[in-house]
Amino acid sequence: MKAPERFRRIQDLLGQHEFLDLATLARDLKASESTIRRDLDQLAAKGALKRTHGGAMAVEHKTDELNFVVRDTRQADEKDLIGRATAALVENGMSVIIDGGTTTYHVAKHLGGKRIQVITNSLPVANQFSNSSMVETIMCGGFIFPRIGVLLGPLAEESFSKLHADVAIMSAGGITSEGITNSNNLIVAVQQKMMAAASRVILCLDHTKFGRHALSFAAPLEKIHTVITDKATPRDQIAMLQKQRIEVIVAR
Amino acid sequence: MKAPERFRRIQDLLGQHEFLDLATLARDLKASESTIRRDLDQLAAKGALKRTHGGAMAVEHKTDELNFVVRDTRQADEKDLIGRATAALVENGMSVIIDGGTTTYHVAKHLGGKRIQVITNSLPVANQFSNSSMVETIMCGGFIFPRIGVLLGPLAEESFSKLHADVAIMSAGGITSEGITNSNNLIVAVQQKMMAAASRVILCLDHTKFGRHALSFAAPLEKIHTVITDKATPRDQIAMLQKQRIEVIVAR
DNA sequence: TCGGTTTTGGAAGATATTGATTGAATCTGG
DNA sequence: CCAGATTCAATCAATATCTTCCAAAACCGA
Repeated sequence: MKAPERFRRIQDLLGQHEFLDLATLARDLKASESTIRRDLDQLAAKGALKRTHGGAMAVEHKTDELNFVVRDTRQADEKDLIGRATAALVENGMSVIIDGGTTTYHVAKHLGGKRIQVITNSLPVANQFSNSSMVETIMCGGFIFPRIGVLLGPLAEESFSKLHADVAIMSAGGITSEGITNSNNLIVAVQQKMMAAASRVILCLDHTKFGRHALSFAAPLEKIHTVITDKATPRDQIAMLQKQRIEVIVAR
Repeated sequence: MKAPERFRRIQDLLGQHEFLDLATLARDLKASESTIRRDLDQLAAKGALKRTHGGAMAVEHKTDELNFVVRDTRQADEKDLIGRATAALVENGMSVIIDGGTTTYHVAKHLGGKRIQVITNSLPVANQFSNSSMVETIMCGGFIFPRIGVLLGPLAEESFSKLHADVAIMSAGGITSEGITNSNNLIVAVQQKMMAAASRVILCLDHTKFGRHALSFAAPLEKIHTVITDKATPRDQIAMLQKQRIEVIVAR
């Protein structure tokens, strides 16, 4: 059996069973465990499934930055790891700009105990800190972009023009060697102001964003200082970033 | 059975039974108690359940951090009536400024179906509309005042200076014949801008606010066009307002 | 067919997970 | 409040899985 057929069979099986076992797959598809392992890694890199120890599991599709589910304890593992790793870079006394989007929201969840100043355009992030006495939170103005709960428009852009922060914690809909992109012109406009307002730009991306183009160009890679990603990210993509003198941290 | 599958099974079981027993889980999932213990600890760390001695229990969903506003039970029935009566004054196509505070939050809850533009400095109000396609919501900027979840400071005041609305729906900490007052200078400063930005000012007050003074003076009665209150409000207070040519609506 | 590339299977060492064991902490019925 | 029972956290050895590497096999274009 050839690789493309194995891929198809694996994905078919995932439709029936939520969890797949490596040993079982190797037997059913009459291939070695090494081969199946490689297959699963490739499919995981494409986002068709999620790797687990000793197998794979089905992935919920809407991995998009635009689809916001606050209470998602099931699939949120990688993003949570990215959130934790990113939060570790933030020290007491810093002022931090936090972008809207699901990945950056996970960063906010891990910033709870720190004594910092947060500047954001994201409602979910702001809610996260709304009761905290440790974190002083500033929101920009703007109109609410539904679903993600992010503030956009001239009021938002203007707010960030007036502020300065130590770091900006950003996300994106896609990243390639040409730069980062996002799905919406208004979002991109605010993101540009955010990055311009910060001394250091940290970009949080899960592996599904690599090699993807979204509609609007947000920034070239030169603007990015650090990228935090998960361990399913292809190596060549990481190498590409490092060649651009970007610090890459793989959350595990 | 691999770890992620156990996680899923445990969470599914939690949907059916409120409490789970360690020994039973170990038997049903065919894993040792050590393993199950570790699983439960991890799930508890993610917030998916709560650990108990000898097992685990389901965790109650807290939908919103701003419980002071959202889960407020003081005079909840009266506030709800006031909210309904106030919302009835708002017509499609209007632009509406909504103040922070528990009473005005009840107004927002009744504005759901209308095609309007909302301008607010309140996080709970903004959350209310953040998924609505009917209501276009604009937030001012500012820093978050904890607990109430309201945006204050120069950024907030500036935002309202630039906007105009048909009505402002306001609340207050106290009202007397001298005017309305509130507990905080920063809140009052924003409220003044809000009222200045609107053609008509509607004030929502439950009966406990009448005859009370709070720290900061917000506005004289001349600035108010309409007061919505509940039926427990003393007659003389209502008469006093009417004498100032203020329209008074008693919600019932 | 030939030479080069890709895919595959397997082995060795590194990592991660599991189950059992221990003394300590916690609970429960009197 | 105590004593016995249960449950816990910490640790360790055993097992399972992963990563990395290499050589053999399969594939492919000329």
